[in-house]
Amino acid sequence: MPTSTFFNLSQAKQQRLLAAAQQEFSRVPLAEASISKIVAAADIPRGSFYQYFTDKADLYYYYSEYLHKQDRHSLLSSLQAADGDLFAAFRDYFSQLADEIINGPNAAFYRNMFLNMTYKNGRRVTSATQKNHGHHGHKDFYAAVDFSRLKISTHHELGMLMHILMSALFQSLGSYYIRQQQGEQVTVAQLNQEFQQAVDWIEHGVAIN
Amino acid sequence: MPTSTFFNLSQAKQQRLLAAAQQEFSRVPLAEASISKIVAAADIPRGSFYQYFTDKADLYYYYSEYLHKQDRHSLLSSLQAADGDLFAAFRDYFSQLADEIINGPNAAFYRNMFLNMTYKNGRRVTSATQKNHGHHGHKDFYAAVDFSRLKISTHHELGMLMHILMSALFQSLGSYYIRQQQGEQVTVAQLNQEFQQAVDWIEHGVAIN
DNA sequence: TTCTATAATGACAAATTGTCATATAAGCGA
DNA sequence: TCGCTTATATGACAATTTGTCATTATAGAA
Repeated sequence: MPTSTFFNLSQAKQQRLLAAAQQEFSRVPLAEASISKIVAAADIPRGSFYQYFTDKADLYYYYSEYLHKQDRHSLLSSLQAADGDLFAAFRDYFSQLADEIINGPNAAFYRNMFLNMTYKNGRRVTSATQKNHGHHGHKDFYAAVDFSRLKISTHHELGMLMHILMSALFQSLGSYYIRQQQGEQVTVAQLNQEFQQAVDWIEHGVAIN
Repeated sequence: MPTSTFFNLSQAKQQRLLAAAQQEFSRVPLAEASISKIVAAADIPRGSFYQYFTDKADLYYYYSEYLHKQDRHSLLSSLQAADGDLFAAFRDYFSQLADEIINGPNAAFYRNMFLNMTYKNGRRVTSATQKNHGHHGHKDFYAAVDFSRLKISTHHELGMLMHILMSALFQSLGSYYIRQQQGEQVTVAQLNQEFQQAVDWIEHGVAIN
C-alpha cells in the first residue's frame, strides 16, 4: 500500500504517477516493468518513488485497485441481481467484463495482467473483485450465495469452487489473447459463448448422466 | 531450446549446468533468477552461457522438460490405465504426482513453478505433460479419450475441458503452498481429497439436480 | 525567528544483462 | 607437419536497473 506521504501529494502529482503506471504496466508485465521508466514518465525524482511505494509491485496493485474502483461491475452485484445463483452471477459478470477488458481503454494493461496472472497474485486480484464498492469482501459475498442450489456446505468448499470458476474465467481470457497472438480472429461473442459453456460444465457436469 | 553446441558438450559440463539451473530455479522463480548466479555455480564463463541458451527462460524450460522426462508418471498412461476415462485419469495422475511434487527432491523447484505459473507458460508445461515418453502429444492423447462418456464432441471443447482440469490441478497445488506459508498444516492426503472433490464437481456438476 | 518533523532529491554502489572482439581448439586435406 | 576453415570459449564492457542515504528544502508550531 502507498504511504501516507503519497496520499498527501497533490491530486495532479498522484495522477501523474498513476498515468505513468498505466503506461508502463501496459507496455510490459509487472516482472519486466522498470521503475526508472515510471519515474521518468511521471517526472518525479527516483528517491521520491521510494518515499511513496516500497517497490513496483506496490504501485502495481495500487493501480489495479484504482482501476477496479472505477469499474461499475462487480461479482457481488451480479450475484445479488441473480438472486444468489452463483453460476448466473459468473455468466453475467463475465459478459459485462469481457468487452471492457478486451476493447476498453485499459486493454493493454489487462492483457499483461491476465497473461501473467499467477496463483499468488491471482488471489490478490480475486479478493479485490469481491471487495468492491465498500463491501467487506468474502463475508458479504458468502452471505449472498444461495447454498440451497449447491452440493456445497462449507465456506472452504465455496472457496474452492470460486477458485475453479475464477480460473475458468482467466482461462477464457488467456486463451483469447493467445489465439489472437496466433492470428486467429476471435470475437467477444465467441469468447463469451465459450465461457458460458465452461460454466455449464461446472454447473451440471461434463459426464453423461 | 538449447543450441547444438550445448548438446556437444561433455555430459559432465551439461550436468553442471543442469545442477546450477536446479539450484537457482529452486531458490527463486524464473523472473527473479540470475544468470550470473547460474554461471557462477556451474563454473562456466558468462559468454558460454549465451552460446548454449538464448536466455534464462530457455534454460528453464529445458530443465523442466529434463525433469519431466525423469518422471515415470504421465497423464497419458493414467488415461490408458483408466480405459479412456478422463476424470479417473486426472484423479490417478494427481495422486501420483502430488507426493512427488511436495515431498520429492525437487520440491523447491516445483513450488516456485506452481506458485508462479501463468497462463502463458502454463500451456508450455501442460503440453509437456501430454507429450511424455515418446508420444506425439495431443493427437495420442485425444485418441485415448473415451468421448462416449462426455458431453463433448470437438477437439476444441476437449481442449477447454483439459484447461479447466489443469487449472484445478494447479489451484490445488497453489493453495497448498499458500496455506502452508500461512502456517497451516496440510497433508498430502487432504490435498488429494480436495482435488478429487474438484474433479467430482467438474464431472457431475455442482448444482443440485 | 527558531526549532522540528516531514518531504524531496539525486548521486551512488551493487548487480544484472546481452554483446562482441579476441583467443583457442578442432578437424581436415595436402 | 603445415595451413586453413570452422566451431568454441572467454571475459571485458556498455547499458540498465535497483534500493539507499546523506543532504536539502519546506512548512508548521512555538
